[in-house]
Amino acid sequence: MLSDVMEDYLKAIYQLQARTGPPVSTSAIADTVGKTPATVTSMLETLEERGLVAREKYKGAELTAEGETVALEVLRHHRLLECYLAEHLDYAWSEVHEEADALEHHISEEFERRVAAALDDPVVDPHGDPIPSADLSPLDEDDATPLTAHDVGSRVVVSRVSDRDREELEYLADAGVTPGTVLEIVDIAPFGMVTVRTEDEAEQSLPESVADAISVRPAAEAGAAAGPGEVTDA
Amino acid sequence: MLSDVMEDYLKAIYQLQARTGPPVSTSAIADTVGKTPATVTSMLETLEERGLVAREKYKGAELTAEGETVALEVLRHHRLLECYLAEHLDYAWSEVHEEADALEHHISEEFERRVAAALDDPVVDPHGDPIPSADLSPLDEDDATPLTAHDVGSRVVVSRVSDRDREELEYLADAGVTPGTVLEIVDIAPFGMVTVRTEDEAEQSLPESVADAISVRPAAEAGAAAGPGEVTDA
DNA sequence: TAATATTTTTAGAGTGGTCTAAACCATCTA
DNA sequence: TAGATGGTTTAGACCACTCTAAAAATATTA
Repeated sequence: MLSDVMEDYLKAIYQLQARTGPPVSTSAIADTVGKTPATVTSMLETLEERGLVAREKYKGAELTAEGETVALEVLRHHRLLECYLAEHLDYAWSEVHEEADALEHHISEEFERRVAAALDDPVVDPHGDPIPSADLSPLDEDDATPLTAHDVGSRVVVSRVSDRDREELEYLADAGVTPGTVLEIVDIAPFGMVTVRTEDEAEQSLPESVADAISVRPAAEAGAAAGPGEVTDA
Repeated sequence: MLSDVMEDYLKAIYQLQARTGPPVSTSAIADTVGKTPATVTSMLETLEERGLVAREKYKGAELTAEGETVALEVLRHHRLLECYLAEHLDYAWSEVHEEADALEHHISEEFERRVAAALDDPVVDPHGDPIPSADLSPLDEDDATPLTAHDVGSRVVVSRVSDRDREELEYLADAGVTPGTVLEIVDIAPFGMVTVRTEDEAEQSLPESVADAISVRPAAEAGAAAGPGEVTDA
């Protein structure tokens, strides 16, 4: 049996790996899970013994196939819970993350099935993140890029908004920036301050840290309204 | 912060206390939480240091007011979850207990509020057990008595069915014995085997262990159909 | 009431997860 | 290429929770 602590480490490694590719550094994991690097090193040893992680000393760690499956399961739980809370318990988009974090390790397979059924097997959560399928097959690559990587004048549609920070999320919810929103980049000022125009012509200036939480893809010419990962081409 | 392990001990003590009154023996707690008596002794020490339990060596333990409040909170979570699972996620009456046990320690105050609201602030769970109110004021005494304490020929209505054992629960659900069911005791055989007649004239023979899980109160003469704890008198 | 049986506690050890401080390795820069 | 710097691991300790085995207290019964 895997402890919820271990599940948290695996989830963290998965997400870091998804952003920057393997291997992931000890200190990056430490930051993500909120532990000291020394603690992470010792946990990586036990994860390695259990065959969930492969690692090379002083270099970094990487999930094994088995470790990835566990991470996907946790992620599926997390994102289904986020959906459920938003849809059926009236949570705001920006509130679901913490609750899902607490619950994700403690739901049964049965609960997972019933929640998925109640939601009609959703494929993305309220932040735009993809939900792993019930068979836990690997998620495919993400074609979205950080908002900050785009140029002034480009029109983009929001794919995902990172659920890492609660305040950022509320800020963006207020600003009307949610997955699916079309944005035009109006200005990029020093220190990364980004100004965008939303669909209703309102302009928002976002500090770099916040802008970085937004992943986008180019807006299709003829307003294609497909969900993330399902762009209608042809 | 209280660990979920501690919460389990407090819940166990509360429930034992409710059945037999304080003080509660070390071994009774050990049986309930599934640990050795030695382990319970040491946990009782730490619970005492934290002011949640009062105890006298070799005699037994008792919850303090603060300990009782914690237990009531856990119980409220548990029973609200049972209701929610049955009502909104289509769980069978006999399935909700284990899932609620896993989740009860991990839901936020916010979640508790929203679930209670979605259910319209229920006062009993699917097993007929009372749900502590949001202010966690003590539950009042329970006037129900074990089915096995009644005589042949008496007509009784089921108040509660203990949720301790999954198999018993399924057995009873099949037999149509749920809170609110009116039963007539047809026979009590050796070894405590009890035969009852349900409303639809079907007869069921229940082994003592199962019959013991059923709490009842006398059936009112003129078929009063009030919920448990709310008998309409006058 | 004395011997016996049962329950409870103590003693001591082990596991999992965490920390700090110190040693270690790798990489960057002069 | 030799330090200096910064991330990583080791060493050692600690806390929470658990166990088994043995000692102590209480309850039962002759």
